[in-house]
Amino acid sequence: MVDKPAPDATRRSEKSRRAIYDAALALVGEVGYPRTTVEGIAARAGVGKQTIYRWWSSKADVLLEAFLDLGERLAQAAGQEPYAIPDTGDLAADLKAVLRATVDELLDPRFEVPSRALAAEGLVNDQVGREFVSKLLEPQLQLYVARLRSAQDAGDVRTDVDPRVALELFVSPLAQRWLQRTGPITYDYTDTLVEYALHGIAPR
Amino acid sequence: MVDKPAPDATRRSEKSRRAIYDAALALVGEVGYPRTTVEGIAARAGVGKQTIYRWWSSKADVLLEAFLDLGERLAQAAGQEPYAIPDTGDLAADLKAVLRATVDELLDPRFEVPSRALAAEGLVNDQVGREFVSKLLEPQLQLYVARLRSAQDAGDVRTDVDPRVALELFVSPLAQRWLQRTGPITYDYTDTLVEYALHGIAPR
Amino acid sequence: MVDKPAPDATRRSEKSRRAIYDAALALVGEVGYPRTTVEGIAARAGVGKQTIYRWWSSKADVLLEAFLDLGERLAQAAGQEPYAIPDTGDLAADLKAVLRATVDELLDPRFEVPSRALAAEGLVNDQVGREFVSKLLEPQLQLYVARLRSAQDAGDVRTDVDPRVALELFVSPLAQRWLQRTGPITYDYTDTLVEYALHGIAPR
Amino acid sequence: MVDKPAPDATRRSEKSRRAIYDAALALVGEVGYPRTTVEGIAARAGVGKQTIYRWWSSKADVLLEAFLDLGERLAQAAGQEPYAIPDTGDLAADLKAVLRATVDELLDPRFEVPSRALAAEGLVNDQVGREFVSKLLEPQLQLYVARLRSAQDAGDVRTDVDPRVALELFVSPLAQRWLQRTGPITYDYTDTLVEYALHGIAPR
DNA sequence: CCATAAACGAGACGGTACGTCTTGTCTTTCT
DNA sequence: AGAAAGACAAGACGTACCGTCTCGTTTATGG
Repeated sequence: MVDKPAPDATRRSEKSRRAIYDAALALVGEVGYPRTTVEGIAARAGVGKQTIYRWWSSKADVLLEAFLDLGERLAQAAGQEPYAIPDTGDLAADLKAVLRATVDELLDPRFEVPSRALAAEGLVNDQVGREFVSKLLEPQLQLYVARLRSAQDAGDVRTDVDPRVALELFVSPLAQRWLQRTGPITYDYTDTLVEYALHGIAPR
Repeated sequence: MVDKPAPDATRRSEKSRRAIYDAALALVGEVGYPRTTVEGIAARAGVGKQTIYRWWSSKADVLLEAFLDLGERLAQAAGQEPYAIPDTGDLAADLKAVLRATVDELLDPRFEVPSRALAAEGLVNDQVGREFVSKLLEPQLQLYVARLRSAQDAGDVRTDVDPRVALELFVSPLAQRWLQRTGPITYDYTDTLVEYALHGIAPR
Repeated sequence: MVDKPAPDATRRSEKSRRAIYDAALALVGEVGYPRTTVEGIAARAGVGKQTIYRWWSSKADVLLEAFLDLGERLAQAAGQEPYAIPDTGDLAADLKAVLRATVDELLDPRFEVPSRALAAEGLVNDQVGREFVSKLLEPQLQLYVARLRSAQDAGDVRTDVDPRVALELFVSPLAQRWLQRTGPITYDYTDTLVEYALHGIAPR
Repeated sequence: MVDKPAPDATRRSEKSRRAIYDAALALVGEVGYPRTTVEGIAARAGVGKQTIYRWWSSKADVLLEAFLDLGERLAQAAGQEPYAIPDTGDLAADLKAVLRATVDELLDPRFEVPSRALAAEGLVNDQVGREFVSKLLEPQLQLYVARLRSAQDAGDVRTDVDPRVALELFVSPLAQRWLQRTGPITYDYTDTLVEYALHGIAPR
């Protein structure tokens, strides 16, 4: 049993890559993830199927890269620091602002279908899941970690608090509502989350 | 175009239904959700494919019912109120106990594969998602709502707090870690979540 | 390693079989054998590919049966004994008549393309070759054997002659010219063959 | 629409040509004609695919030339006039000897697979067929024509006989048995053919 | 003696077809 | 009438080759 030799990445067609990304995102948006097929992506991109299988292992893999690429392009287009969390000194205000922006993004249909599709695939497909988390999710969460550390330095957050856990108090509820549609997603909701998380729900 | 007459449910074979549930759960456990096929379920259950399509609309639908049924059977076997939340008067202790039990369940491989599969399907398939949430998830969350209301009556939780939102502070982080594998799931972790949620992370 | 169970021939769709035969013969006639594909036959016949692979092992196999079926249908349509060799008592005249009819058939484009295709496939594919010879070719040659035996009884052919070999003297040259295009095929030519074969080419 | 400039044959790599011939013949012998691919030939010969397409139009074309070349090399190795027909004055003996040699060749596995493959391709592919006949078959048949002419001069064959037709009486039956496997190929058989052909089958 | 142009190896590309697999429907036969 | 069985139309899967098209790299004169 021999592995076939890895393809020569230096000779890869950039045009095809682009066309495949575009086709994949377009199809997922139009017909949904399950009805998006490798064959369909190839046809739409004007590309042979083998060109897809040469560089990606599955439909999910294509979509993951396409989505990462989309993120990068939008980031580049939008300016330099697209996902940084502001640090005005007012922790509650900063978190509310960022979560409101996240709400906007989650409700943007351009993102919704492909990212929900990827998240779903990631639940069931370990490899996709790991990559989704490590390339997309965790880097964003680390921004919250940084902001919370700064807040600890400023005395706004107890120093015995683990920022990696603390951030989940406001991020995970939003994530779950979005993923599993367990409730509406609004500015009010995220503002409330921040308040509850920062001050707790017990009387003081 | 006429709808075909609905099948007569009174003549339905209970034996087939059972066999289909069992086969579906067994297959999902053995080969995973994507490689579980309607054909495979029918063959394993010793049932014609049409018998499946007559009563269910899809593989996901079969699995959803099979899973609900499993839950009911286990509930019946275990006693009357398996998922009630204790009310000892110590809110923190009660929540920690329930969350520790939930951790055990989430890590039980008999549950893990099918429920993760259903959750994944629910992300992408609206109908399955709604049913998953309304039949499985929300009833459990309402137990937390009830316990938090009781805590409000006892003065352990501020009365201006919305219990339906508040419960997400400790439930959603656990859900997200489990669904998306964003971090380890331990008793320590859930204990910490309860503490942060109840008292907040800001210094007092 | 288990063989999959043989399909149940009693439940076979006669309509599909017909449609496949027709499509196969039509396509071979229109685009030639090499550009006739299983996919094309299925599409033209309005049939799933699996229905072809369920009952036949290859494109050649389909075409072989289609051709045999065509022969049977034409035979039935044409009357009872389509390919019998007349026995008027005049061996030379009888053979010339039959060979002239054969010339007509070989030059009929409806037969030419598929039978040449089958013959070609038979050269390279043992199974097809055996079946082509045993089901199509040899039965025809046996008619010549019978006629030559009758001629031996009548004293028109030496009794030490092997009819199975003797018939090749006039049949094989025609076959080779047709198969390999080594020369023109005309009534004159076949008449000449019969004369040479019957009387030899040495002076008497 | 411009034709691309014909490649410069003077700069052609003789080493590649040889390697391609060898690879083509070896592959046809090992896996059969249909499973021999241009890609396989190129890989085996250590040659780029384009080098094949630059000089030949198809797999059949490569194989035809490879086979012609093989013939030439064997001829050169074996002596000067390998395929001449002896002329001892005894026509029957001379023909029998040559046909026996042909039987040997036809049964030699080194020749069998590629020549059968070429013959098959020639049935279906006009261009290959013409070249196969004109370059390989007809030159051999002309040797028989010459020998029969000489026999006519000697009075051993009637002068009204067309040698080009007459030779088919013993050559074509052998050809058909070999091509279509319609019967065994033996010395006895070819001897009988010569006798029947020379003297006819009718009583004298 | 190098410049340069063609043939060369390698292999990525857009395609077509393969033979397999699964879906959801339809049909037959049995109970 | 429901069920077991399984054939059917449809169409995606992932693979194999096709013939074309770059890429550098020999190679082999010819200025």
